[in-house]
Amino acid sequence: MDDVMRTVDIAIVEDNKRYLNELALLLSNSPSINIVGCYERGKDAIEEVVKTNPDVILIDIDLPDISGVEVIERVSAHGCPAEFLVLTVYDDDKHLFSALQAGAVGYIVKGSTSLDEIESAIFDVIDGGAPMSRVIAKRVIETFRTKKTPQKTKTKFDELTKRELQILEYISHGYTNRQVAEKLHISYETVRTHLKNIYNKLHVHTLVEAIMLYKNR
Amino acid sequence: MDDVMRTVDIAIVEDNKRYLNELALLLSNSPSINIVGCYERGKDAIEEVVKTNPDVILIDIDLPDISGVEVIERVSAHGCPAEFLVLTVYDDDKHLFSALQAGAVGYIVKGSTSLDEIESAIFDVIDGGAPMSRVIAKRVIETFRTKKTPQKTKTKFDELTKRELQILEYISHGYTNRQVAEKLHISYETVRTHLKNIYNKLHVHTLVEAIMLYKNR
DNA sequence: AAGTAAATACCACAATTGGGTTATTGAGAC
DNA sequence: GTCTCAATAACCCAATTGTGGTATTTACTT
Repeated sequence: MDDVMRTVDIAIVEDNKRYLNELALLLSNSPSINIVGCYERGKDAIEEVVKTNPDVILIDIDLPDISGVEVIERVSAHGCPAEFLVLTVYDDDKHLFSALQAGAVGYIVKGSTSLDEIESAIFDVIDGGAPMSRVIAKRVIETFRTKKTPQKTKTKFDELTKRELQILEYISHGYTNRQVAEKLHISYETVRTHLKNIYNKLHVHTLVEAIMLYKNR
Repeated sequence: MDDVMRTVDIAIVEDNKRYLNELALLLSNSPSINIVGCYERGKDAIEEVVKTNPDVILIDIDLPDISGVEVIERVSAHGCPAEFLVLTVYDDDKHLFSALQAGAVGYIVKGSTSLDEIESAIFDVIDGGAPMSRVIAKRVIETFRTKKTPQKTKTKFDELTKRELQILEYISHGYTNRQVAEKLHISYETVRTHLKNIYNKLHVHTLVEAIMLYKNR
């Protein structure tokens, strides 16, 4: 119809120089793809990518300096409207879900995806799709069904006692330690004792950390 | 390699007799598909399908007697290990997500999917995939990311400046005020100033309250 | 009966956070 | 050329939180 002349501006963030060149070479051969930026480090990308304003950003999730997830978050936070397509060697739930939650729309496992498929994934993205393999899609909905906890592995929350969980629950509703004490009819110092034990079990040092873990458990 | 003789047992639950016949006809033509049951009503399916023990169940989500969602739930509850592939005319989030949550692995919109595609979707399922269109996949991960709060109504967060949101973002990752200052290369006191302004705008008095609002915004 | 885990409570001190106030700079708006 | 606002920064003081202890009671295990 009308997409004969449509071009897509893309940026690539990939620390492996060889792979980066390979990708850039292939994609630049496509008449409808316009590479507006290549970055080997996440930090560079965060600073530069907003200026070039690409439509799609191909990003390696395992960058040497900052995690790709953080790059996605920060670039999005910068108000960049680009869609993120994650390239990765990690075919595990942990990376998958943190990428999706950060805002990636697609997840491509390096080894098992041809360069051609990457190209078509880019077009998928601008067409409003979410390119990922069927198998990955399955994992996504699986988590969807079972609701919370994307990982079935270790959950430190098993170690927490009923009382400790209860206190986290109140804290997460915005109550201060003193207010929790009042609500539970125990002393302020007891609440603090529970909190100390919680911190030790979760390996955190502040309320906010504990709460964030709790809410994503 | 070895799938020459593999056959898939499937059941179909579909109230539209015409469509049911059409489907059954097509699928029975495939040498590797074996239709073990057809049901026009959800109630029948619940009672019968466990006995025939299909690998995949094609199910219309909008049945006249019981909702397809309920059928999925009850058949699964009966210990039937089948995978569910939802057929539907409803291309909206409400039906999509309730189907996924009930346990469907695939979601196929009737109008926009050919019978051939349905056949390959079935093979997708037994290969461990989750067949759905790219566009539907996009909607799934979209919800994934934003989690709760489907309404975008009133949000006090509009009042927050870019910097303020950025600070909340860091805080929500567990950084202390001092660490945020360092990350952003601004002074500790500036971070605190921003936080005070945030508190005023959000009408809260503690970090945890602010973060909880932020995370559910 | 002894041992253990959970819940309770208090003390003390350091660090961080909450709240008020003031002030400078630069970018856009009018 | 003001005016406003976002972003920056500092100071003070009170309150809360973070960290290290120690200690008692109850309930469940062995």
